[in-house]
Amino acid sequence: MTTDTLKQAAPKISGISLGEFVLERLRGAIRDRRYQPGQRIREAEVTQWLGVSRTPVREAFRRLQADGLLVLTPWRGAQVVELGRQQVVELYTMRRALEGTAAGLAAEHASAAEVDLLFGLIEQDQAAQGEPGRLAEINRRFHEAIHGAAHNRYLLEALNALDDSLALLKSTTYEVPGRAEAARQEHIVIAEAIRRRDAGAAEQAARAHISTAEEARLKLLFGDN
Amino acid sequence: MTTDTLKQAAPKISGISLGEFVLERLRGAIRDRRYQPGQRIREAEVTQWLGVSRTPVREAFRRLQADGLLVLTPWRGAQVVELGRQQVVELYTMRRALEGTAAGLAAEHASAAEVDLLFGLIEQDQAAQGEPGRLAEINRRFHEAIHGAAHNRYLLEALNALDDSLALLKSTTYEVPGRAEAARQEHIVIAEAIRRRDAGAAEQAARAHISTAEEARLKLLFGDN
DNA sequence: TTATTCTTTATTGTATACAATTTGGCATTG
DNA sequence: CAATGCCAAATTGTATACAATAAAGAATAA
Repeated sequence: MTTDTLKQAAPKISGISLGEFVLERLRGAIRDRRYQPGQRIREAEVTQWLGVSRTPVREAFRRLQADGLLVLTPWRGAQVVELGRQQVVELYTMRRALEGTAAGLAAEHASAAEVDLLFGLIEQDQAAQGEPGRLAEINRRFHEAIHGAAHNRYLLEALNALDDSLALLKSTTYEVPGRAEAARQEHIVIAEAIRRRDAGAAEQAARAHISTAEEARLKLLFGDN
Repeated sequence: MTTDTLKQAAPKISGISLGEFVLERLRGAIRDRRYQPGQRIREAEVTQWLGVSRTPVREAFRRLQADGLLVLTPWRGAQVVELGRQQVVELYTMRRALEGTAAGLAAEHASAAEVDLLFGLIEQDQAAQGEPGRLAEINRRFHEAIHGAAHNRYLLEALNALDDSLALLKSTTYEVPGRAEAARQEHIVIAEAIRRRDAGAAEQAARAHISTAEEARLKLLFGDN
Protein backbone atom coordinates (compact mmCIF):
# COMPACT_ATOMS: atom_id res chain seq x y z
CA MET A 1 0.00 0.00 0.00
CA THR A 2 1.28 3.40 -0.84
CA THR A 3 0.02 5.44 2.04
CA ASP A 4 -1.15 3.63 5.14
CA THR A 5 -1.14 -0.01 5.97
CA LEU A 6 -3.91 0.38 8.49
CA LYS A 7 -7.44 0.19 7.32
CA GLN A 8 -9.02 3.47 8.31
CA ALA A 9 -12.47 3.42 9.85
CA ALA A 10 -14.99 5.16 7.67
CA PRO A 11 -17.32 7.50 9.57
CA LYS A 12 -20.42 5.57 10.50
CA ILE A 13 -22.59 8.15 12.15
CA SER A 14 -20.80 11.25 10.82
CA GLY A 15 -22.99 13.67 8.95
CA ILE A 16 -21.02 13.74 5.73
CA SER A 17 -21.37 11.12 3.03
CA LEU A 18 -18.67 8.58 2.34
CA GLY A 19 -18.02 10.24 -1.01
CA GLU A 20 -17.10 13.48 0.73
CA PHE A 21 -15.02 11.58 3.24
CA VAL A 22 -13.02 9.84 0.54
CA LEU A 23 -12.69 13.13 -1.36
CA GLU A 24 -11.12 14.89 1.60
CA ARG A 25 -8.79 12.03 2.44
CA LEU A 26 -7.58 11.78 -1.15
CA ARG A 27 -7.19 15.54 -1.51
CA GLY A 28 -5.12 15.55 1.66
CA ALA A 29 -2.99 12.65 0.49
CA ILE A 30 -2.27 14.42 -2.79
CA ARG A 31 -1.55 17.74 -1.06
CA ASP A 32 0.89 15.99 1.28
CA ARG A 33 2.48 14.20 -1.66
CA ARG A 34 1.66 10.78 -0.23
CA TYR A 35 0.37 10.25 -3.71
CA GLN A 36 2.98 11.81 -5.94
CA PRO A 37 2.50 13.47 -9.33
CA GLY A 38 2.36 10.89 -12.10
CA GLN A 39 1.44 8.11 -9.72
CA ARG A 40 -1.49 5.89 -10.61
CA ILE A 41 -4.22 5.46 -8.03
CA ARG A 42 -6.16 2.21 -8.25
CA GLU A 43 -9.71 2.08 -6.99
CA ALA A 44 -9.13 -1.16 -5.08
CA GLU A 45 -6.19 0.46 -3.30
CA VAL A 46 -8.29 3.32 -1.91
CA THR A 47 -11.13 0.91 -1.25
CA GLN A 48 -8.96 -1.12 1.13
CA TRP A 49 -7.22 1.90 2.63
CA LEU A 50 -10.42 3.66 3.67
CA GLY A 51 -12.65 0.64 4.11
CA VAL A 52 -15.35 1.74 1.68
CA SER A 53 -16.68 0.34 -1.58
CA ARG A 54 -15.67 1.49 -5.05
CA THR A 55 -18.70 3.71 -5.52
CA PRO A 56 -17.70 6.61 -3.23
CA VAL A 57 -14.10 6.26 -4.42
CA ARG A 58 -15.18 6.78 -8.00
CA GLU A 59 -17.24 9.80 -7.00
CA ALA A 60 -14.23 11.34 -5.32
CA PHE A 61 -12.13 10.65 -8.43
CA ARG A 62 -14.58 12.62 -10.54
CA ARG A 63 -14.44 15.62 -8.26
CA LEU A 64 -10.65 15.57 -8.15
CA GLN A 65 -10.59 15.37 -11.94
CA ALA A 66 -12.78 18.45 -12.12
CA ASP A 67 -10.39 20.21 -9.72
CA GLY A 68 -7.47 19.40 -11.98
CA LEU A 69 -5.69 17.12 -9.51
CA LEU A 70 -6.33 13.81 -11.27
CA VAL A 71 -6.31 12.69 -14.87
CA LEU A 72 -8.88 10.00 -15.60
CA THR A 73 -8.16 7.92 -18.67
CA PRO A 74 -10.88 5.50 -19.82
CA TRP A 75 -10.10 1.95 -18.71
CA ARG A 76 -6.87 3.10 -17.11
CA GLY A 77 -8.20 4.95 -14.12
CA ALA A 78 -6.73 7.80 -12.16
CA GLN A 79 -3.29 9.36 -12.18
CA VAL A 80 -2.09 12.33 -10.15
CA VAL A 81 -1.50 15.25 -12.49
CA GLU A 82 2.10 16.00 -13.37
CA LEU A 83 2.89 19.63 -14.06
CA GLY A 84 5.44 20.47 -16.71
CA ARG A 85 7.22 23.76 -17.01
CA GLN A 86 4.67 25.19 -19.42
CA GLN A 87 1.81 24.27 -17.13
CA VAL A 88 3.51 25.87 -14.15
CA VAL A 89 3.89 29.07 -16.14
CA GLU A 90 0.24 28.99 -17.14
CA LEU A 91 -0.85 28.34 -13.57
CA TYR A 92 1.13 31.33 -12.36
CA THR A 93 -0.40 33.46 -15.08
CA MET A 94 -3.81 32.50 -13.77
CA ARG A 95 -2.68 33.12 -10.24
CA ARG A 96 -1.36 36.56 -11.14
CA ALA A 97 -4.74 37.45 -12.60
CA LEU A 98 -6.79 36.05 -9.74
CA GLU A 99 -4.63 37.32 -6.89
CA GLY A 100 -4.54 40.73 -8.53
CA THR A 101 -8.32 40.73 -8.81
CA ALA A 102 -8.68 39.60 -5.20
CA ALA A 103 -6.37 42.32 -3.92
CA GLY A 104 -8.22 44.95 -5.93
CA LEU A 105 -11.58 43.78 -4.65
CA ALA A 106 -10.22 43.61 -1.11
CA ALA A 107 -9.23 47.27 -1.38
CA GLU A 108 -12.82 48.03 -2.28
CA HIS A 109 -14.67 45.73 0.07
CA ALA A 110 -12.47 44.79 3.05
CA SER A 111 -13.87 45.51 6.50
CA ALA A 112 -11.74 47.22 9.12
CA ALA A 113 -11.30 43.89 10.90
CA GLU A 114 -10.09 42.27 7.70
CA VAL A 115 -7.51 45.04 7.20
CA ASP A 116 -6.36 44.61 10.80
CA LEU A 117 -5.97 40.89 10.23
CA LEU A 118 -3.65 41.54 7.28
CA PHE A 119 -1.34 43.75 9.34
CA GLY A 120 -1.51 41.33 12.25
CA LEU A 121 -0.26 38.57 9.99
CA ILE A 122 2.56 40.80 8.75
CA GLU A 123 3.68 41.23 12.36
CA GLN A 124 3.53 37.49 12.96
CA ASP A 125 5.57 37.05 9.83
CA GLN A 126 8.18 39.44 11.18
CA ALA A 127 8.35 37.39 14.38
CA ALA A 128 8.73 34.06 12.58
CA GLN A 129 12.03 34.93 10.91
CA GLY A 130 14.06 31.91 9.94
CA GLU A 131 11.36 29.32 10.53
CA PRO A 132 10.40 28.17 7.01
CA GLY A 133 7.46 26.07 8.18
CA ARG A 134 5.80 28.84 10.15
CA LEU A 135 6.59 31.40 7.47
CA ALA A 136 4.84 29.28 4.84
CA GLU A 137 1.82 28.86 7.12
CA ILE A 138 1.58 32.60 7.84
CA ASN A 139 2.00 33.34 4.15
CA ARG A 140 -0.88 31.00 3.39
CA ARG A 141 -3.11 32.72 5.91
CA PHE A 142 -2.17 36.16 4.60
CA HIS A 143 -3.30 35.24 1.13
CA GLU A 144 -6.43 33.54 2.44
CA ALA A 145 -7.26 36.73 4.30
CA ILE A 146 -7.09 38.72 1.06
CA HIS A 147 -9.13 36.10 -0.78
CA GLY A 148 -11.82 36.32 1.86
CA ALA A 149 -11.79 40.11 1.93
CA ALA A 150 -12.60 40.15 -1.78
CA HIS A 151 -16.06 38.81 -0.92
CA ASN A 152 -16.56 36.90 -4.15
CA ARG A 153 -17.36 33.19 -3.78
CA TYR A 154 -16.44 32.25 -7.36
CA LEU A 155 -13.10 33.96 -7.08
CA LEU A 156 -12.53 32.22 -3.75
CA GLU A 157 -13.29 28.82 -5.23
CA ALA A 158 -11.01 29.40 -8.18
CA LEU A 159 -8.17 30.49 -5.90
CA ASN A 160 -8.60 27.44 -3.69
CA ALA A 161 -8.48 25.13 -6.68
CA LEU A 162 -5.37 26.93 -7.88
CA ASP A 163 -3.69 26.46 -4.49
CA ASP A 164 -4.42 22.75 -4.65
CA SER A 165 -2.84 22.56 -8.08
CA LEU A 166 0.25 24.44 -6.94
CA ALA A 167 0.52 22.03 -4.01
CA LEU A 168 1.46 19.45 -6.63
CA LEU A 169 4.80 21.23 -6.88
CA LYS A 170 7.61 20.12 -4.66
CA SER A 171 8.67 22.27 -1.70
CA THR A 172 8.05 25.95 -1.03
CA THR A 173 9.62 29.02 -2.58
CA TYR A 174 10.68 30.08 0.91
CA GLU A 175 13.67 27.80 0.42
CA VAL A 176 15.10 30.33 -2.00
CA PRO A 177 17.56 32.56 -0.10
CA GLY A 178 16.14 36.01 0.57
CA ARG A 179 12.68 35.03 -0.63
CA ALA A 180 11.12 35.34 2.82
CA GLU A 181 12.27 38.94 3.30
CA ALA A 182 11.27 39.94 -0.22
CA ALA A 183 7.85 38.38 0.24
CA ARG A 184 7.27 40.25 3.49
CA GLN A 185 8.10 43.56 1.86
CA GLU A 186 5.74 42.77 -0.99
CA HIS A 187 3.02 41.81 1.45
CA ILE A 188 3.38 45.18 3.18
CA VAL A 189 2.95 47.03 -0.11
CA ILE A 190 -0.22 45.06 -0.87
CA ALA A 191 -1.69 45.51 2.61
CA GLU A 192 -1.03 49.25 2.61
CA ALA A 193 -2.67 49.69 -0.77
CA ILE A 194 -5.71 47.83 0.57
CA ARG A 195 -5.76 49.96 3.72
CA ARG A 196 -5.83 53.19 1.73
CA ARG A 197 -8.51 51.70 -0.57
CA ASP A 198 -6.36 52.02 -3.68
CA ALA A 199 -7.68 49.14 -5.77
CA GLY A 200 -5.40 49.76 -8.75
CA ALA A 201 -2.26 49.84 -6.61
CA ALA A 202 -3.36 46.75 -4.67
CA GLU A 203 -3.92 44.84 -7.89
CA GLN A 204 -0.56 45.87 -9.32
CA ALA A 205 1.26 45.03 -6.09
CA ALA A 206 -0.35 41.61 -5.89
CA ARG A 207 0.54 40.90 -9.51
CA ALA A 208 4.12 41.91 -8.89
CA HIS A 209 4.21 39.69 -5.82
CA ILE A 210 3.05 36.68 -7.83
CA SER A 211 5.55 37.46 -10.55
CA THR A 212 8.48 37.35 -8.13
CA ALA A 213 7.05 34.19 -6.57
CA GLU A 214 6.89 32.67 -10.05
CA GLU A 215 10.49 33.60 -10.69
CA ALA A 216 11.57 31.95 -7.45
CA ARG A 217 9.48 28.89 -8.25
CA LEU A 218 10.89 28.44 -11.74
CA LYS A 219 14.40 28.86 -10.44
CA LEU A 220 13.70 26.23 -7.79
CA LEU A 221 12.05 23.75 -10.16
CA PHE A 222 13.91 24.16 -13.39
CA GLY A 223 17.00 26.16 -12.50
CA ASP A 224 15.95 29.22 -14.48
CA ASN A 225 17.99 32.36 -14.23
CA MET B 1 -41.03 13.64 -18.18
CA THR B 2 -39.57 17.07 -18.29
CA THR B 3 -37.49 16.96 -21.40
CA ASP B 4 -38.11 14.20 -23.88
CA THR B 5 -40.66 11.44 -23.87
CA LEU B 6 -38.56 9.26 -26.11
CA LYS B 7 -36.00 7.03 -24.55
CA GLN B 8 -32.72 7.99 -26.16
CA ALA B 9 -30.41 5.26 -27.26
CA ALA B 10 -27.17 5.28 -25.34
CA PRO B 11 -24.05 4.89 -27.51
CA LYS B 12 -23.18 1.23 -27.68
CA ILE B 13 -20.01 1.20 -29.65
CA SER B 14 -19.12 4.85 -29.27
CA GLY B 15 -15.70 5.52 -27.83
CA ILE B 16 -16.78 7.66 -24.93
CA SER B 17 -18.05 6.28 -21.67
CA LEU B 18 -21.66 6.48 -20.65
CA GLY B 19 -20.72 8.87 -17.88
CA GLU B 20 -19.36 11.34 -20.42
CA PHE B 21 -22.40 10.80 -22.60
CA VAL B 22 -24.79 11.60 -19.76
CA LEU B 23 -22.63 14.56 -18.74
CA GLU B 24 -22.87 16.15 -22.17
CA ARG B 25 -26.59 15.52 -22.53
CA LEU B 26 -27.31 17.02 -19.12
CA ARG B 27 -25.03 19.98 -19.72
CA GLY B 28 -26.83 20.62 -22.98
CA ALA B 29 -30.25 20.30 -21.35
CA ILE B 30 -29.29 22.83 -18.68
CA ARG B 31 -27.73 25.21 -21.23
CA ASP B 32 -30.90 25.05 -23.32
CA ARG B 33 -33.01 25.58 -20.21
CA ARG B 34 -34.86 22.29 -20.68
CA TYR B 35 -33.94 21.91 -17.06
CA GLN B 36 -34.60 25.30 -15.55
CA PRO B 37 -32.82 26.95 -12.62
CA GLY B 38 -34.19 25.73 -9.32
CA GLN B 39 -35.62 22.59 -10.86
CA ARG B 40 -34.89 19.29 -9.18
CA ILE B 41 -33.40 16.51 -11.31
CA ARG B 42 -34.13 12.99 -10.13
CA GLU B 43 -31.74 10.21 -10.96
CA ALA B 44 -34.52 7.89 -12.09
CA GLU B 45 -35.74 10.56 -14.51
CA VAL B 46 -32.42 10.80 -16.31
CA THR B 47 -32.02 7.04 -16.10
CA GLN B 48 -35.19 6.51 -18.13
CA TRP B 49 -34.58 9.43 -20.45
CA LEU B 50 -31.14 8.25 -21.55
CA GLY B 51 -31.59 4.53 -21.02
CA VAL B 52 -28.64 4.08 -18.69
CA SER B 53 -28.29 3.00 -15.08
CA ARG B 54 -27.95 5.32 -12.12
CA THR B 55 -24.19 4.96 -11.88
CA PRO B 56 -23.19 7.10 -14.89
CA VAL B 57 -25.94 9.56 -14.01
CA ARG B 58 -24.49 10.08 -10.56
CA GLU B 59 -21.01 10.55 -12.04
CA ALA B 60 -22.34 13.25 -14.33
CA PHE B 61 -24.07 14.93 -11.39
CA ARG B 62 -20.76 15.17 -9.56
CA ARG B 63 -19.04 16.83 -12.48
CA LEU B 64 -21.87 19.29 -12.95
CA GLN B 65 -21.71 20.12 -9.27
CA ALA B 66 -18.00 20.84 -9.59
CA ASP B 67 -18.78 23.08 -12.57
CA GLY B 68 -21.26 25.04 -10.50
CA LEU B 69 -24.32 24.05 -12.51
CA LEU B 70 -25.93 21.73 -9.95
CA VAL B 71 -26.39 21.84 -6.22
CA LEU B 72 -26.25 18.39 -4.60
CA THR B 73 -27.94 18.17 -1.22
CA PRO B 74 -27.47 14.92 0.73
CA TRP B 75 -30.51 12.71 0.44
CA ARG B 76 -32.25 15.28 -1.70
CA GLY B 77 -30.28 14.96 -4.89
CA ALA B 78 -29.62 17.47 -7.61
CA GLN B 79 -31.08 20.87 -8.32
CA VAL B 80 -30.15 23.27 -11.10
CA VAL B 81 -28.40 26.29 -9.61
CA GLU B 82 -30.45 29.46 -9.31
CA LEU B 83 -28.50 32.68 -9.58
CA GLY B 84 -29.54 35.63 -7.46
CA ARG B 85 -28.59 39.21 -8.18
CA GLN B 86 -25.54 39.10 -5.94
CA GLN B 87 -24.29 35.96 -7.65
CA VAL B 88 -24.75 37.48 -11.08
CA VAL B 89 -22.68 40.48 -9.99
CA GLU B 90 -19.95 38.21 -8.65
CA LEU B 91 -19.94 36.15 -11.83
CA TYR B 92 -19.51 39.27 -13.94
CA THR B 93 -16.69 40.40 -11.69
CA MET B 94 -14.96 37.11 -12.38
CA ARG B 95 -15.71 37.42 -16.04
CA ARG B 96 -14.28 40.94 -16.16
CA ALA B 97 -11.06 39.65 -14.64
CA LEU B 98 -10.77 36.58 -16.85
CA GLU B 99 -11.80 38.21 -20.14
CA GLY B 100 -9.41 41.07 -19.38
CA THR B 101 -6.62 38.61 -18.77
CA ALA B 102 -7.45 36.67 -21.92
CA ALA B 103 -7.45 39.80 -24.07
CA GLY B 104 -4.13 40.91 -22.58
CA LEU B 105 -2.57 37.51 -23.21
CA ALA B 106 -4.03 37.42 -26.71
CA ALA B 107 -2.28 40.72 -27.45
CA GLU B 108 0.97 39.05 -26.44
CA HIS B 109 0.55 35.63 -27.95
CA ALA B 110 -2.00 35.71 -30.80
CA SER B 111 -0.82 34.42 -34.15
CA ALA B 112 -1.51 36.38 -37.33
CA ALA B 113 -4.23 33.91 -38.24
CA GLU B 114 -5.90 34.40 -34.89
CA VAL B 115 -5.90 38.17 -35.32
CA ASP B 116 -7.38 37.77 -38.79
CA LEU B 117 -10.11 35.57 -37.37
CA LEU B 118 -11.08 38.31 -34.93
CA PHE B 119 -11.51 40.88 -37.69
CA GLY B 120 -13.29 38.37 -39.87
CA LEU B 121 -15.83 37.84 -37.14
CA ILE B 122 -16.29 41.59 -36.76
CA GLU B 123 -17.17 41.74 -40.47
CA GLN B 124 -19.63 38.88 -40.11
CA ASP B 125 -21.12 40.73 -37.17
CA GLN B 126 -21.56 43.81 -39.33
CA ALA B 127 -23.38 41.68 -41.90
CA ALA B 128 -25.72 40.06 -39.39
CA GLN B 129 -27.37 43.31 -38.30
CA GLY B 130 -30.80 42.79 -36.81
CA GLU B 131 -30.61 39.02 -36.49
CA PRO B 132 -30.35 38.46 -32.73
CA GLY B 133 -29.70 34.72 -33.02
CA ARG B 134 -26.82 35.07 -35.48
CA LEU B 135 -25.42 38.04 -33.58
CA ALA B 136 -25.30 36.06 -30.35
CA GLU B 137 -23.58 33.17 -32.15
CA ILE B 138 -20.98 35.44 -33.75
CA ASN B 139 -20.42 37.15 -30.42
CA ARG B 140 -19.79 33.78 -28.83
CA ARG B 141 -17.26 32.85 -31.48
CA PHE B 142 -15.51 36.21 -31.15
CA HIS B 143 -14.96 35.66 -27.46
CA GLU B 144 -13.93 32.06 -28.00
CA ALA B 145 -11.35 33.27 -30.50
CA ILE B 146 -9.83 35.57 -27.89
CA HIS B 147 -9.90 32.83 -25.27
CA GLY B 148 -8.05 30.52 -27.61
CA ALA B 149 -5.52 33.16 -28.61
CA ALA B 150 -4.53 33.58 -24.97
CA HIS B 151 -2.97 30.10 -25.12
CA ASN B 152 -3.59 29.23 -21.49
CA ARG B 153 -5.51 26.03 -20.85
CA TYR B 154 -6.46 26.85 -17.27
CA LEU B 155 -7.81 30.23 -18.28
CA LEU B 156 -9.71 28.59 -21.11
CA GLU B 157 -11.30 26.06 -18.78
CA ALA B 158 -12.29 28.73 -16.29
CA LEU B 159 -13.87 30.83 -19.03
CA ASN B 160 -15.82 27.86 -20.37
CA ALA B 161 -17.17 27.06 -16.91
CA LEU B 162 -18.13 30.71 -16.53
CA ASP B 163 -19.99 30.67 -19.84
CA ASP B 164 -21.96 27.63 -18.70
CA SER B 165 -22.91 29.40 -15.50
CA LEU B 166 -24.01 32.52 -17.36
CA ALA B 167 -26.12 30.31 -19.62
CA LEU B 168 -28.29 29.79 -16.57
CA LEU B 169 -29.52 33.34 -17.08
CA LYS B 170 -32.54 33.88 -19.23
CA SER B 171 -32.16 35.32 -22.73
CA THR B 172 -29.30 37.33 -24.21
CA THR B 173 -28.26 40.90 -23.61
CA TYR B 174 -28.66 41.49 -27.34
CA GLU B 175 -32.33 42.04 -26.58
CA VAL B 176 -31.46 45.37 -25.02
CA PRO B 177 -31.95 48.11 -27.66
CA GLY B 178 -28.67 49.39 -29.01
CA ARG B 179 -26.65 46.68 -27.26
CA ALA B 180 -25.63 44.99 -30.54
CA GLU B 181 -24.13 48.17 -31.97
CA ALA B 182 -22.36 49.07 -28.74
CA ALA B 183 -20.95 45.55 -28.47
CA ARG B 184 -19.60 45.68 -32.04
CA GLN B 185 -17.82 48.96 -31.36
CA GLU B 186 -16.32 47.53 -28.18
CA HIS B 187 -15.20 44.42 -30.04
CA ILE B 188 -13.39 46.59 -32.57
CA VAL B 189 -11.51 48.41 -29.82
CA ILE B 190 -10.43 45.10 -28.30
CA ALA B 191 -9.38 43.56 -31.61
CA GLU B 192 -7.35 46.60 -32.61
CA ALA B 193 -5.52 46.64 -29.30
CA ILE B 194 -4.68 42.98 -29.82
CA ARG B 195 -3.52 43.63 -33.39
CA ARG B 196 -1.10 46.33 -32.28
CA ARG B 197 0.08 44.07 -29.42
CA ASP B 198 -0.97 46.51 -26.71
CA ALA B 199 -1.72 44.14 -23.84
CA GLY B 200 -2.69 46.85 -21.36
CA ALA B 201 -5.16 48.47 -23.76
CA ALA B 202 -6.61 45.10 -24.74
CA GLU B 203 -7.16 44.19 -21.10
CA GLN B 204 -8.80 47.51 -20.31
CA ALA B 205 -11.01 47.35 -23.40
CA ALA B 206 -12.14 43.83 -22.57
CA ARG B 207 -12.91 44.83 -19.00
CA ALA B 208 -14.93 47.79 -20.17
CA HIS B 209 -16.79 45.53 -22.60
CA ILE B 210 -17.77 43.14 -19.80
CA SER B 211 -18.82 46.06 -17.64
CA THR B 212 -21.26 47.35 -20.23
CA ALA B 213 -22.51 43.80 -20.79
CA GLU B 214 -23.05 43.50 -17.05
CA GLU B 215 -25.02 46.72 -17.03
CA ALA B 216 -27.24 45.49 -19.83
CA ARG B 217 -27.68 42.14 -18.10
CA LEU B 218 -28.67 43.64 -14.75
CA LYS B 219 -31.10 45.98 -16.48
CA LEU B 220 -32.61 43.02 -18.28
CA LEU B 221 -32.85 40.76 -15.25
CA PHE B 222 -33.58 43.11 -12.40
CA GLY B 223 -34.62 46.34 -14.06
CA ASP B 224 -31.59 48.28 -12.85
CA ASN B 225 -31.01 51.78 -14.08
C1' DT C 1 -60.98 20.61 13.95
C1' DT C 2 -56.12 20.67 14.61
C1' DA C 3 -51.89 19.02 16.06
C1' DT C 4 -48.96 15.08 16.46
C1' DT C 5 -47.13 10.72 15.85
C1' DC C 6 -46.69 6.69 13.14
C1' DT C 7 -46.47 4.44 8.78
C1' DT C 8 -45.77 4.19 4.12
C1' DT C 9 -43.51 5.53 -0.03
C1' DA C 10 -40.24 7.74 -2.81
C1' DT C 11 -35.50 8.80 -3.34
C1' DT C 12 -30.77 8.77 -2.60
C1' DG C 13 -26.28 6.46 -0.57
C1' DT C 14 -23.56 2.29 -0.69
C1' DA C 15 -22.04 -2.28 -1.86
C1' DT C 16 -21.41 -5.75 -5.04
C1' DA C 17 -22.00 -8.65 -9.13
C1' DC C 18 -21.13 -8.75 -13.88
C1' DA C 19 -19.38 -6.99 -18.46
C1' DA C 20 -15.90 -4.73 -21.16
C1' DT C 21 -11.27 -3.51 -21.93
C1' DT C 22 -6.46 -3.25 -21.31
C1' DT C 23 -2.02 -5.19 -20.30
C1' DG C 24 1.63 -8.37 -19.74
C1' DG C 25 3.43 -12.81 -20.51
C1' DC C 26 3.92 -16.81 -23.22
C1' DA C 27 4.20 -19.49 -27.11
C1' DT C 28 4.69 -19.74 -31.89
C1' DT C 29 6.76 -18.49 -36.15
C1' DG C 30 9.68 -16.12 -39.38
C1' DC D 1 16.80 -13.91 -31.78
C1' DA D 2 13.05 -10.81 -32.81
C1' DA D 3 8.37 -10.12 -33.87
C1' DT D 4 3.63 -11.25 -33.61
C1' DG D 5 -0.59 -13.17 -32.09
C1' DC D 6 -3.17 -15.12 -28.38
C1' DC D 7 -4.56 -16.09 -23.68
C1' DA D 8 -5.06 -14.90 -18.71
C1' DA D 9 -5.08 -11.72 -15.10
C1' DA D 10 -5.91 -7.27 -13.48
C1' DT D 11 -8.62 -3.22 -13.71
C1' DT D 12 -12.21 -0.27 -14.81
C1' DG D 13 -17.25 0.64 -16.66
C1' DT D 14 -22.01 -0.41 -15.77
C1' DA D 15 -26.09 -2.33 -13.71
C1' DT D 16 -28.57 -3.60 -9.87
C1' DA D 17 -29.68 -5.06 -5.16
C1' DC D 18 -29.97 -3.43 -0.63
C1' DA D 19 -29.67 0.13 3.21
C1' DA D 20 -30.53 4.65 4.98
C1' DT D 21 -32.98 8.72 4.97
C1' DA D 22 -36.47 12.06 4.17
C1' DA D 23 -40.97 13.41 2.74
C1' DA D 24 -45.89 12.79 2.57
C1' DG D 25 -50.06 11.02 4.21
C1' DA D 26 -53.05 8.50 7.54
C1' DA D 27 -54.61 7.69 12.01
C1' DT D 28 -55.24 9.07 16.67
C1' DA D 29 -55.72 12.16 20.57
C1' DA D 30 -56.50 16.68 22.49
